[in-house]
Amino acid sequence: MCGRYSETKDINVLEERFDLQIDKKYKPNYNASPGNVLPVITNKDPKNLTFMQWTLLPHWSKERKIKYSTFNAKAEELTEKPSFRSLITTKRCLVPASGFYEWKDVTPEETDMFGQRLPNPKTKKEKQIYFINLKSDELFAMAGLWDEWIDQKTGEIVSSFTIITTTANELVKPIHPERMPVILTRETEKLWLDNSLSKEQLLALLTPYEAQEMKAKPLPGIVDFPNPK
DNA sequence: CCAGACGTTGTT
DNA sequence: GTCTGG
DNA sequence: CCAGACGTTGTT
DNA sequence: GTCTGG
Repeated sequence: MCGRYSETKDINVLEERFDLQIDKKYKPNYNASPGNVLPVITNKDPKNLTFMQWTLLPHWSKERKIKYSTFNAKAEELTEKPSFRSLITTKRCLVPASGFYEWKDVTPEETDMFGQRLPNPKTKKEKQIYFINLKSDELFAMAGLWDEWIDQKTGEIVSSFTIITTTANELVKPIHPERMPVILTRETEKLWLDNSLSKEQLLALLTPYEAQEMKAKPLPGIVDFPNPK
């Protein structure tokens, strides 16, 4: 899945990579989390960064808060889910990232008084965090959907987005066996924002990224990933 | 008809 | 255990 | 995704 | 908003 990512490149690198004019203040973020307001590039305004809350709030929601998990959307089920199905044709976005994080469950070694490894360790589960990105260390775009919710009392508009997931590729599987974010290539990211494509053409873009173009690195902790200068 | 759900991941 | 906030 | 909270009454 | 279950 994708529940934490980073965007640690300088504003100039981001502008050049995605051909943007950035007027709003933008800060690199090594710890982008669900609920945060983060920059995306929408099909509606592809030359600018748009800041939205990560966790999709459907336009028909009665409450300002959603009670179930919508920070990811399964690519295979997009067209069926009430929260997402209307968005594929009208509200797509790119989520710029320098990498994403996955936590691998680690069963700690436990030995008995003779130094023999116990088959069923009773110690608590531990997790090892990994930073996953492109071998080139370049920025990339994850595929997303967005929506707008209007507060009926105040008229305030809350914009939000979700990151689409697909099956884990060979690089991610050992860390996190099931899911990973959809990462687009420089070619398919243009198509994802293209309003002339059919729904079928768009859905065909949502495939796992080439594993050989990616790398993973264990980190001592999420805050230990170096910030840009 | 109305009421209620609407989601993802990984698991004991 | 389960929900909320970030 | 993880980390942290998870409660009440009456008051210094 | 729109579908499902009762």
